[in-house]
This record gives sequence, C-alpha cells and structure tokens, in this order.
Amino acid sequence: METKQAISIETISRLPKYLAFLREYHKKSNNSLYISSAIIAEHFEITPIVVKKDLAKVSTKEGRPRMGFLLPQLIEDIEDCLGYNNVKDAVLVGVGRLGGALLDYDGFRQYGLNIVAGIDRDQAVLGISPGGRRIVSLDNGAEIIKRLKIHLGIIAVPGKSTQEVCDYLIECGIKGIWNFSPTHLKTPDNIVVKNEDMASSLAVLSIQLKETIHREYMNLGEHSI
Amino acid sequence: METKQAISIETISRLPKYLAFLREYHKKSNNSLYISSAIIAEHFEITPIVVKKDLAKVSTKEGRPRMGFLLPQLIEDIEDCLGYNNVKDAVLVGVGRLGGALLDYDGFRQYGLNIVAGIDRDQAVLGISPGGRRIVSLDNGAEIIKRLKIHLGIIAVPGKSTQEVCDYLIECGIKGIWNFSPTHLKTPDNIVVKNEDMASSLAVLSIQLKETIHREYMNLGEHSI
DNA sequence: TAGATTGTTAATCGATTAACAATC
DNA sequence: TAGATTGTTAATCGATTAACAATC
Repeated sequence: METKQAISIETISRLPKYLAFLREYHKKSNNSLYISSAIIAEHFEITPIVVKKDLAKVSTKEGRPRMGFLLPQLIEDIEDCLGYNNVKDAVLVGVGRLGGALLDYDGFRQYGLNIVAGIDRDQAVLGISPGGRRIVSLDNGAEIIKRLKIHLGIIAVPGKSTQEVCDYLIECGIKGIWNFSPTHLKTPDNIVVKNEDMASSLAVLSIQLKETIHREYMNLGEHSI
Repeated sequence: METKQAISIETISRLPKYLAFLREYHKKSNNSLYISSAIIAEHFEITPIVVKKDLAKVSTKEGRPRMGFLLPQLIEDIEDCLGYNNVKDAVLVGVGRLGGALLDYDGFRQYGLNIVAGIDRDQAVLGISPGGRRIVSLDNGAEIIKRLKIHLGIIAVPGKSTQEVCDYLIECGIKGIWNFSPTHLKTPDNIVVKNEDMASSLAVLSIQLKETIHREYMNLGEHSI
C-alpha cells in the first residue's frame, strides 16, 4: 500500500458525497458486502480513477482485486477520516433567518456537528429557538465557549459586524470559523476560516448557465436554417 | 493585450470578492481613481500575480503601468462579466426555514439575482413570505416558470424529494440549478448544476481545524519541556 | 531618472488522467 | 482460465508562481 500522504482538499470535499452514497447503498443492498470504485464513480458520473485514488487515501484496509472494498469497513474509514464519530461542538453567532435555520438544522448531527448554542446581541431573540436550542447574549456566549473549550464558530451575522464578531470569537478561544457572511475576514495565521461564499457559487453557476443558453441558442440557429 | 480566453472557475470565484472590495474602496476613497493589483492582493492576503492575471481576464481597458486600473471602469467590467447588471430571474423550491431565509434574502439583489417566487407543495406556507414574496403551489410555479421563461431554479427542499423536484423544474424549462440539498442530482448534459454543499465545506474546515489544533498541541508540548 | 506596475512568456507544482502489472 | 479491479508508476494538463521587458 502507498504510504499515506496528506489528503488533498479536493479529495476531502468528495468524501462526504461518497459516504452518503455508501450508507444508502449499504442499506438498500444488504447482500453485497463489497463495493468497487466503478460503482461509486458511475453514480456520481466521474471517472473511476478519481474514486480509486480517493479511497486509497482513506482506506485502512486494502481493497481486493475483482471485489472492491469491504463496504462497512470503507464507511467506517471515511467516517473516521471526516471525524463524524467524535462530536465537534460549535457556537453560532447571528440568529437571524439564515442563522436560525442553521441553528436548528438537524442534518448537521449526522456530520458530527453539534451546535451548543446560538449567540445574538439582540435581546429579543434570546431564549430558546424553535428547534429547542439555547440562544444567549454575547457575554454568556463567551462564557460558554471558554467553559466548554469550544473551537468552532459559525458566523451568520449581516455584513457590517462580521469582522467584529470574528475578533470576539477568536478572543474567546475559537480556532475555526465557518463564515456565512459575504465579508472577507482578517484573522491570525493559526485560525482556520472556511467561507460559505454564495456570491462565488452564484457567479460560477450564472456564467456557466449563460454559456449553456448561448450554446443552445446557437444550435437552434443552425437547425432552423 | 492577451487574447481573451475562457475564464477559469477559480477566477470567477474570486471576482465577486474583488468586486465587493472595489465598491467599498471606491466609496471610501473618492480621490483615488486608480487601483493596483497589489492593493487588492494585500487586502485578501493573496499574491498580486493572481490578482493581476484575474484582472487581465476581465478588464476591457488595459491597466496603466505605475497607476493600475481605472477604478470605475474595473468595477463595471467585473459587473459585466458576472452579469450583475442584467437581472437573472429565478424560482426557489422548498420554503422551509433555509429556503425561506434565502427567498427573502435581500443581498441577492446586488448580485443581479431576482427570486420571482417561492414554490412549495405544503398548502400551509402558500401566500406571501415575511419579506413580501409570493409563495405558490407546484402547479402555479410551473406556470410562472414557463410564462416568464425562467432559467434558474434554487432547490432548498429536504433530501428525499430533491431529485423529483429537480426533474420537475427541468421539465418546466429550467436550465440551471442551485442545489442547497445534500443530494447528488442526476441531470441531462445540458443542465448546469451548482451544489452548495455544506457537508463538503464542513469536512474541509473540520480536517484543517484538527490539523491546526494538533499542531498547536505539539508546539505546546515542546515549549513546556 | 528611478521605481512601481503592467502585460507576456516561461517554470513550477499538484491534481487528474492514463497505463500496466498483480491478483483474485 | 478470463476478466474485473486493485495499487503503483508515469504522462498530461491547467493553475499558480516566477521572471522580465515595456512603460509611465
């Protein structure tokens, strides 16, 4: 087996998709204990070579020629790699409509994410969320972060105060930030930031869409002659 | 000037960030008409070469040595490239908490995105959203998509029915899909899909965070000897 | 002028893709 | 056995980075 290298961001991004498919596949076909790269690749319409390489990175047991990978083992390996098995506590700052939706989103649990509390500076939203989570003030939030040694912060406040909130979280001991606001955050080197950048996504989608529609329009032109 | 090539996805993803900064910069410093790659690069803590290359792709007027790019011109060029100036109509299916937040999110307007209506199969949510947008049934939604020739669909329904909704939208004439559900969508070749994949983002963040914390822990160990 | 910044060309780097022996 | 699938090694490709002449 190849010596395990650092796993690339590209590979990591694909792993959750694989995992969801494998879990589903495992449930549906109780009889098949093995799964091949080809089957996964076919489902996602990507080349099997990519899948093969990705799996080689995360699998602790070698795949078997002709058979593929042992399904339960592979599921466990990916879960371990992604840290789905040890719960990651987090706080979420900014319980507006988007923040509120994220705070109560049940799906995160399956990724091992546990949002311990919502934090907001607006007195009016403090208390309990519709989903049953605590929403506390900035001061109380800081206390919780420190006491529970929470490392992960989710920011869902509107643009203006994002940097301020970010600084505050770092001061409290937060090491990783998942940023849903469109603002670029300035952080020290030892802080990890992941931007959920909808403007970027939309830009990519809309340019690709423009190209597609343009192409179809041209084809239509040819045909109609 | 270099002949304009297709713009890479990486470049497109960065453009909205540049644009936001340039707009801000333009407002703050009314006196400076020019801006250099170096200044943009400094703000985002990336190398100026990347910025220079990106701007070369989108600028219609050459930059001037020693000066940089004409600020209003550059802003316009990026806006044109991203299509912020011609409004893109869209529908949004699934007016749950996340969907509702997206439906009423004002920020989209500045990206040229106009969500014409929310669509939901739950009778109870039909009517008008808190933000004042129409929420209609699947049937009425189909009628709107066809009548207004809408090309862009946003999917924010829970996992199970995502594929079904996707098929329905395509049948109505939708060409591009912005998918906020964690499911992989099967679509014909001529349909553009952009997944807003939170599981991927979280996976990347959480692995990087683990590495950071591990590294800090090791350093701490060394120091404490 | 000197120096900052541009556009362009070349080098590097890493991910994707291809090729192939090993094996069940 | 034949053929599918693996792990590994090599080739390709495209984005990032470096280098440098041109220019204001």
